[in-house]
Amino acid sequence: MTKARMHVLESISRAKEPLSARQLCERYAQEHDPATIYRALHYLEEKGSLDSFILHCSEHGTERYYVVHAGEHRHWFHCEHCHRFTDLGLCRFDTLVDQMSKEKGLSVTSHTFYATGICKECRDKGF
Amino acid sequence: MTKARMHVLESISRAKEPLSARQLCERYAQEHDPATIYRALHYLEEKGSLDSFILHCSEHGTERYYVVHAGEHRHWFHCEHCHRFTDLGLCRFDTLVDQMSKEKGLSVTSHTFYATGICKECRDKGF
DNA sequence: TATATTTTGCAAGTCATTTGCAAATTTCGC
DNA sequence: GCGAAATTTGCAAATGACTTGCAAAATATA
Repeated sequence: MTKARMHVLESISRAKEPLSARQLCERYAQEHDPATIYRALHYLEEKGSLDSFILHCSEHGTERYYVVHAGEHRHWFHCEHCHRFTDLGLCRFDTLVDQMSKEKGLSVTSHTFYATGICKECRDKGF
Repeated sequence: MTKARMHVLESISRAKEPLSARQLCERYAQEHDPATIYRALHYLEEKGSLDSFILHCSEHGTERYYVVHAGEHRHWFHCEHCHRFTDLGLCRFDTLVDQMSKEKGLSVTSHTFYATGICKECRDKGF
C-alpha cells in the first residue's frame, strides 16, 4: 500500500466521525495532491475498506463523507449547529428494509440513512 | 405565483418519481433559464412545498432530486440498472429514529433514507 | 538490480449549482 | 385597471467539488 493510501485510511480509521475529502486534503496539503487523496479514497472504497455517503450542510456545502467499512454498518447524525457528527450505532433498519424490498419486489444492495438536527452538546448550550 | 414556479411545482407534482433540476431544465429549456429553475426549486422547498435529497448514480452523477411535500414523508428506491425510482411508501422509521435520538440526546429535525439495487422490472428482465 | 507496472503531481477540464446585475414581470395601493 | 415599488428573470460569469491526461516518480516483479 502506498503512503498516500495509508495516510488516508489511517486518518479515517482514527477519526471518531466521517471525514470529507476536503478535510483530508487540508490535513495532507503538504504531502499529497488533492487528486491523489481523491484517487486514494476511490481505491479504498472500491476495495471495500471504506464506506461513504453524500451530505449537504450549510457550513461545508455538499460533500462526500467517508468511514471505515468493517463489515458492520453504522449510521450518523449531523448537527446543523456545530456541523459535527454523532454516531447512531449499528444499523437497525435491516428488517424494515427487507420488508419493503419484498413488498415491492426489489433487490436492495445498499441503503443510505442519516438524520439531522441539533446534537446533545449544542442543545445543552441552548441552541 | 410566477409561471416558472408553477411549471416546476406542476411537473414535480405530476411526476411519479423524484425529479432532478437537470430534468426540469431540459423540460423547460425553451421557456426558462436554468438559474430560474434552480431559484424556483429553492423557493418552493423553502416554502415547504417540496422536499429533496441528494443521490449519486453512475448514469447521472450527483444530483438533488425533488418531490412534493404534502405533510407525509415517503422514501425511495433507486435502480442501479435503469436509474429509475420505486416508491417505498410512507416512512416507517419514525419509531426507530425517535428511539435513537432519545438514546443519544439529540433533537432530530429530519432524516434522509434511500435504498439502491435492482428494481422489479430490471430483475424480471434478467439484470 | 533492472524492467515493467502502478501511482502521483500538476494543470486543465467537467459539471451541478450559484450569483451579480440590468431588464422584465408581478404585486400593491389607489 | 394603472403606475410605482418590489420581486423575479435571463444572461453570463463564477464557484467548488471533483475528475482526467500526461509525463515523472514510486512500487512491484522478474
